[in-house]
Amino acid sequence: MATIDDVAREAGVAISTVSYALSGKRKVSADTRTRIEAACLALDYSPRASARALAANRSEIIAVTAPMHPDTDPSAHMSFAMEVTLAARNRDYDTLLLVQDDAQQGMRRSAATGLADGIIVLDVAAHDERADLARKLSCPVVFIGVPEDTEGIVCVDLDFEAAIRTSIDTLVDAGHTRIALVSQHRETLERESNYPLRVVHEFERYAQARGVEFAVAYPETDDCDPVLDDLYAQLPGLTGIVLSTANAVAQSLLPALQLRGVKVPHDVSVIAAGMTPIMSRTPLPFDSLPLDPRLTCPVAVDILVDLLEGNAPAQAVTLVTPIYQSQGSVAPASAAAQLQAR
Amino acid sequence: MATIDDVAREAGVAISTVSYALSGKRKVSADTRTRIEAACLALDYSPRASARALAANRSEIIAVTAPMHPDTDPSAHMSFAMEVTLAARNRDYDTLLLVQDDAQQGMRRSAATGLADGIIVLDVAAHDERADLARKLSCPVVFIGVPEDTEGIVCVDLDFEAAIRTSIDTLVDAGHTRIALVSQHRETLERESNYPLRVVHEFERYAQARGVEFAVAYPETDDCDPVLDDLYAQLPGLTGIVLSTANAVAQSLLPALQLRGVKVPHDVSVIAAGMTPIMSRTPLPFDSLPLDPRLTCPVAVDILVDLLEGNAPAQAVTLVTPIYQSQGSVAPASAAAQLQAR
DNA sequence: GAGCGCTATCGAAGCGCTTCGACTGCAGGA
DNA sequence: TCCTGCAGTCGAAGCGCTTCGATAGCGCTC
Repeated sequence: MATIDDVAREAGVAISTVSYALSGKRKVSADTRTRIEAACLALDYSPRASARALAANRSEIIAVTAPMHPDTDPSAHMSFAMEVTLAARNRDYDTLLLVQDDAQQGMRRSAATGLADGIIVLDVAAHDERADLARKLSCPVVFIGVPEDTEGIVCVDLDFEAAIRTSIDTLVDAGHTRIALVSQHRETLERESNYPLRVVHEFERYAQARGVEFAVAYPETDDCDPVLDDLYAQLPGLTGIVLSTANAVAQSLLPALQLRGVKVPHDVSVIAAGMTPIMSRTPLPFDSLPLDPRLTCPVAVDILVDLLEGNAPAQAVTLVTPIYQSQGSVAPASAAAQLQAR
Repeated sequence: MATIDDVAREAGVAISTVSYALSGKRKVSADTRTRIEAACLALDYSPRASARALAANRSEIIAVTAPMHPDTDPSAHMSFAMEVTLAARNRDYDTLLLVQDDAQQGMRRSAATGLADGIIVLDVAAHDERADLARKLSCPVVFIGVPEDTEGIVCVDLDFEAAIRTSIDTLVDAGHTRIALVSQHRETLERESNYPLRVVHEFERYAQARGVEFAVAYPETDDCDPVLDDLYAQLPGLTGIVLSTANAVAQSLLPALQLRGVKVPHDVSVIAAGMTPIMSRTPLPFDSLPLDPRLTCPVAVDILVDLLEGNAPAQAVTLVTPIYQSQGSVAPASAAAQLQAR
């Protein structure tokens, strides 16, 4: 357990010089730096986190609140926590995991005791209590997900509306003129962060703008079968499906289509927009614009770290543009289908 | 940001008195304590974690190394990390998440800088590099899982052998005399912590000891179908199956049995021994003796905290007895089946 | 009533770092 | 030659807590 004193003595310099050499906050001559580095190596020195934190008034730790609800998908949850941790390490921060039922208490505690310099909030709901708390807290907080009221809050999310537009564009450009959306469950529309609602609105608006016929279905269960009944009734001859729904629902789409003898992409083209892939399963065999934690988490961490370093965030809500992942589930509208559509 | 000085002034006592009142390490008169508590409340005081850590030389943080391999099940992973975190909070510790590829570096760093007081190691492999590292590290390390060489290492795991014995006992007591084990994939036997091998050995030993006929199958793929072919060939008329295999394999058992017209529990009784339930799926419909993180994690954390508080651990390897969860997949051996077994 | 042992409290010395202002040489300009 | 400025270094004052030893005040005993 060498201390900075030991290093200073070994290198024959003052403590402060060692500190400056290591932090780079003041210039140190090349010669001195070399001696200090050698001393550090010789003594196997590593600065005590607590001493550093006390003196500098920053812990270099980011807290991550990831409370589990009954309907949280643990695997998606884990990937978000992981990606935040990875991104944080890239910026020389560690991450503290707050998973308690009482996430609020964890946030308060880490802020009040200075345990963490900043907080990342995962799994944001529309009316998230943590939003109110964040406004009161003295330390910077960044949300991954957008609550209803974004006043005084910094958040990052996928640009779901862009995902919807790109999906429609892709289908329309492939010649599809009758396009359906499989939405989230109705109850999810209310409880979750407000994106599912925005998705539906944008779908309706943009489908209209592009001049295609459209329909929207709200699954009641995890089974796609009644959903397809509904959609085919609303929009006979549909050839394009946009999925923006629960993974379980999406999972059941292929079997339900098979039942009807409908083939992807031959008879219908499918795109999943703004869905989070489940790592433990074989990925959905559809083109997608996924809500990928690898997209949003690093952005959120960067914003948080910038805040910690005193830079004001560019904007309150940062939307990350989704990336199109091709899986061959989109094909040009067949003449037959187009015929049928008349 | 009130400090202990503020509290001392407000309460009209010395700083040290405040400290003792809050920590309880020395006696403080009831009257004084009341005044101090009032002052804390009035000033909304919470001690700075860094100052406390520096002075007391403990951070009250436990690091959790949970590196992801390609074949790690993220949801199981998450539940372990969560349970560790929950258990840690019960003991007034927070948890730092180490998920990097280079888990070793994370362990070194948190030990060397005093970031963490102790380390919990998850997802332990048979020849885990982290075992060697743990022996060198100055801070206590507890493994959840048992590596090949347990010399100088403290670990906690499910008592897989007990799970196997209980499974066999349960089946035998229900009258079954021909019992099969579906093991892990052969390759897993080598790579994973050594429990899958121990499971097979104990199965063979104890089945023999209980005087029943038995067979063991090693799946090649995630499909149970060839496994059943193999087992029925080895052991015609089998009426009991013990599962101690990958979740995907277990998932495929029911369909494979259905193909053969075999019903559970009517024709065959099934017990899953030492498997971790996947939270995101509908649980396996079998009686089980699960490797439940809620069992092992709190034990591991308790041992670690005891170590931190200077108590030597009772033993190097602590095995937690699994708890039998009934799902109605075990029934008395039917006369028909017994007949067939002759 | 002097001496004793207790109890409750105080004061001060760290813990190991960061950071500010001050200082020392030395080069270059006047 | 003197002064200025700058690069590089040093010393010391914290950061906010814990903890050790010392002390004051008290009721006892002999």
